Amino acid sequence: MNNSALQIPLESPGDVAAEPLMRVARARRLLILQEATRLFLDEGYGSATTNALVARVGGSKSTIYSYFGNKEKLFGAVVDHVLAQLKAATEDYDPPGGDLEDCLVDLGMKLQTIVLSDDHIALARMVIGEAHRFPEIGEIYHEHGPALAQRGVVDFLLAHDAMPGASLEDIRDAAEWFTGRLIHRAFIRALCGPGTDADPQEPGRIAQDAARTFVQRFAGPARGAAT
Amino acid sequence: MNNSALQIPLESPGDVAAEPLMRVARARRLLILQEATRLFLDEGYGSATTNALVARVGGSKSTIYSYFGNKEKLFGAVVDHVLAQLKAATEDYDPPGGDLEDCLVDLGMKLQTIVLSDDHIALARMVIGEAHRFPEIGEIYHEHGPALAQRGVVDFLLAHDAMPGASLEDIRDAAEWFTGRLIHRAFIRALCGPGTDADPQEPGRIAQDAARTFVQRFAGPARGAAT
DNA sequence: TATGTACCGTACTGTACGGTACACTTACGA
DNA sequence: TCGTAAGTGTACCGTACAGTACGGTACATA
Repeated sequence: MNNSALQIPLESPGDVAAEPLMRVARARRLLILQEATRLFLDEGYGSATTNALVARVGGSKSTIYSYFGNKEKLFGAVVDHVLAQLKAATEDYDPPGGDLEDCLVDLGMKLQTIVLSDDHIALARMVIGEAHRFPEIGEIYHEHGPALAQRGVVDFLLAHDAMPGASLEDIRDAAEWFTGRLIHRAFIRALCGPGTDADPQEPGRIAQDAARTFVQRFAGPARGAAT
Repeated sequence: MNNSALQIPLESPGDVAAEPLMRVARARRLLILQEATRLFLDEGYGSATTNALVARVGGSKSTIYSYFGNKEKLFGAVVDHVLAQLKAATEDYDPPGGDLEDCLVDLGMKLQTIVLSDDHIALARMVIGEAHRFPEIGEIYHEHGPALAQRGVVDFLLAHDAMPGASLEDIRDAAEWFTGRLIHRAFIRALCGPGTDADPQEPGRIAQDAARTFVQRFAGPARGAAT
């Protein structure tokens, strides 16, 4: 799918020269982290070598090790870093006006854009592939990725009073219907590889279907259990 | 898509002793494949070493290399092997009688059981983690795993005439709703790690919800586009 | 001018692992 | 009983890689 939702500005070094060493050090550390992020996302944990990182960053391995200790800790820092960027991308989300369906379409597009971004796919692949070796990183990712997104949808439904009278559990279930329909197929597809380049209309179509169907069949005053 | 390098005869050893060398060779090959499968699923591709495989199988590395050539080809054979087993598990599926909702509950349980089985999760993790290095294995997995399951649900809906009058596209969309709701959250959760051991009632609850809601809101004669 | 900090460059160590070589053994069939 | 094919056991090779050692540089502060 597309990409670049997540390029890496994040605290530009600023005019470094004026300030003393500490500042320089921070900038150096940040640069290492950024390059490590790109490297890990491009190559995966196992294939990303510390020498390759040196080649990207310039400088020497000693510096990298003085900052991060070892490769595993560097990996942890990278995962944190990417998750923070993803989170930042969601936090300035400003839902549009309009009726519920329009809002859901917008939310759906936003969710797809983030979840299917190249960077997120690469991160998810890496984390999943290493979940056996780094179980706690799997937990962190899940909590700050999928679980967070799920809660976000629930909050959205609550904030829009999309299902008046429904219990919290029903709303949670409805949110799972919504995200499942929105994301599941394309996400798994993306995790498995680039695949045949899909219809660029697809995300829009799915967001529309998810929103319309949701409004028709889930939203509104609670229906009785009977058909 | 069925890949060249990855064919496996896959036949049970039979009564080996009676027959000459050829049979013994096949049995040997199968044993290696089975142990390799367990090893890869337990350790992941990168961490599974050929020496560890020798330690499990007994015998020598030479034999393994004479059968499989190298580690990558062995990996391919293992993926095929596991997929064949998963496929076999689906093929003798015999949907129960009863009304549509009961059938959907049963299908839902079956799907969850297979998709969330330890072996499948381990396979998916491995494939996803190595999708970067072995893109075609990612394709094979996707085609014989998720995509196959999706088509299975569509076929099921067609066979049960669950959505009379609906277009094929509508049925496909409905199938995505169904599998998304059924699988998405738990599958992602499982891929990320064992997590807090979930409510053992959960799969049943979700299958019930998926089936009931599906019947109420998707199945039956096509509804007009209007609310 | 002296000192401490951040960083550089490079050579090196230790080790793990995929893969190979090769001599030896076993079991069958003619 | 001999030839042959399958399999064994072990030692070994080449290489890739994480991590370390260490001498040197640039620069800011005191």
